[in-house]
Amino acid sequence: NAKPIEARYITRLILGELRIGIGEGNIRDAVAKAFDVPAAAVEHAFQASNDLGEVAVLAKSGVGALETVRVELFRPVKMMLARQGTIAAMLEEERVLAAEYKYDGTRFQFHKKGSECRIYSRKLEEVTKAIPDVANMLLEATTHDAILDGEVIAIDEDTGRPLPFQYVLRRFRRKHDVEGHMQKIRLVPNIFDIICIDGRTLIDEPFSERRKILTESVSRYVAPQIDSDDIGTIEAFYRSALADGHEGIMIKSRSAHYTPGVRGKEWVKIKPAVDTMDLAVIGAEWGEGKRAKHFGSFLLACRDELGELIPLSKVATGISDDMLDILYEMLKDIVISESKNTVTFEPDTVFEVGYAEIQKSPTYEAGYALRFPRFIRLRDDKSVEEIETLQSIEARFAEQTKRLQG
DNA sequence: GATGACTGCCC
DNA sequence: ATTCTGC
DNA sequence: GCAGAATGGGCAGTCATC
Repeated sequence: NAKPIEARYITRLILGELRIGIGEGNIRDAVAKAFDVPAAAVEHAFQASNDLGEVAVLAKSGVGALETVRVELFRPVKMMLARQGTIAAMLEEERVLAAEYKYDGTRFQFHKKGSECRIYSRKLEEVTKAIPDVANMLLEATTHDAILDGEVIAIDEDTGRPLPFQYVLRRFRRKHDVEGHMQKIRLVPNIFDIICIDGRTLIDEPFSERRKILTESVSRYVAPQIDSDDIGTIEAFYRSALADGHEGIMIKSRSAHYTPGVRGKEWVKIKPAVDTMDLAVIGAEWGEGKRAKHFGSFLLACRDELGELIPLSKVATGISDDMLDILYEMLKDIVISESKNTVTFEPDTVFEVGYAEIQKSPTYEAGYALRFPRFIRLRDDKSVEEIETLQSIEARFAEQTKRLQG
């Protein structure tokens, strides 16, 4: 009996995507207003407890109650996040910076109390059983009760160098045959922060202080770090990170508190500029939401020795609304075939596409796929005869492997 | 029991 | 993850 | 500057179906 607009929200309610503009931020502000306490106090209590319901109850008793909230073991807090940025801009903000490797693995939060421990993923799911080897390594790394923050990577047994991210994925959330994969893929934790030690909450300590506590209380797997006020030194550190097969570096404010769930300017990631290649647009999928009535993503192909077009990746991000419109008008008339969600085009269009890395792909015919593909621009000046070839992609992959594997 | 579509989560 | 957009 | 909304590859897990 529901009217269309009602049906819409009933459906969203069931799907868990209400999208009515009331997210955590608004609830937090509402709690602050309802009980006449500062929003910052509510925010801080929420960051430490990760429980808005509990925060609301405490807020009712006033600011004093909110200030009693502590980070607790086995109640994970959200991870502090980083933004993209530059070393130069960061150095204008702060004279001395901390720099660490940026590991291409999976973030974790380790909680330990005595001989009991748990490991949580970025979404705060417990993954202890999937990576018991890592749990043991971390247990042995400190005698303290603590909450540690870090990144697990897979490493090559022989060379000790990092393996591609895909290897970590094969282990991180595994439930079956954990033992078997433990032998095949060696994981190593890298710890770069400490959130709690022996009952003491550290989120309001400056990073320099947390780092000091970390190095004093954890004996193994602590991520290397340098402090520097010199751009040349930090750039050299960045080059050494890449030379060692890492993704780049993180640069961090030494005075910053640990702010759970916040993607602030205190942590900045530095990665290589994107590479680019020209590929043919051979198909698309219909979009959803604000991309309804448009193509939402585009299937891309390279050429093989015979000139055949071989699917390699899709691309969807990096396209402005205007360009999305232009592309629709351009491509809608050269649709060759159409099935449920997809269309194929006469291959006549070339995109320049940016990417972070070439990956081995089990899904694409090319045997490779692009990691983090993004639309750069339409190459109306190029024909499909001039696009990237499978051979040149293999060459790029070999070059990349040489760089990563030394 | 094998295969494939789909989901959720890692980046 | 990246990117764009409206506020 | 921020939050929200589009979307990428790829992995394990789940469930329906052959």
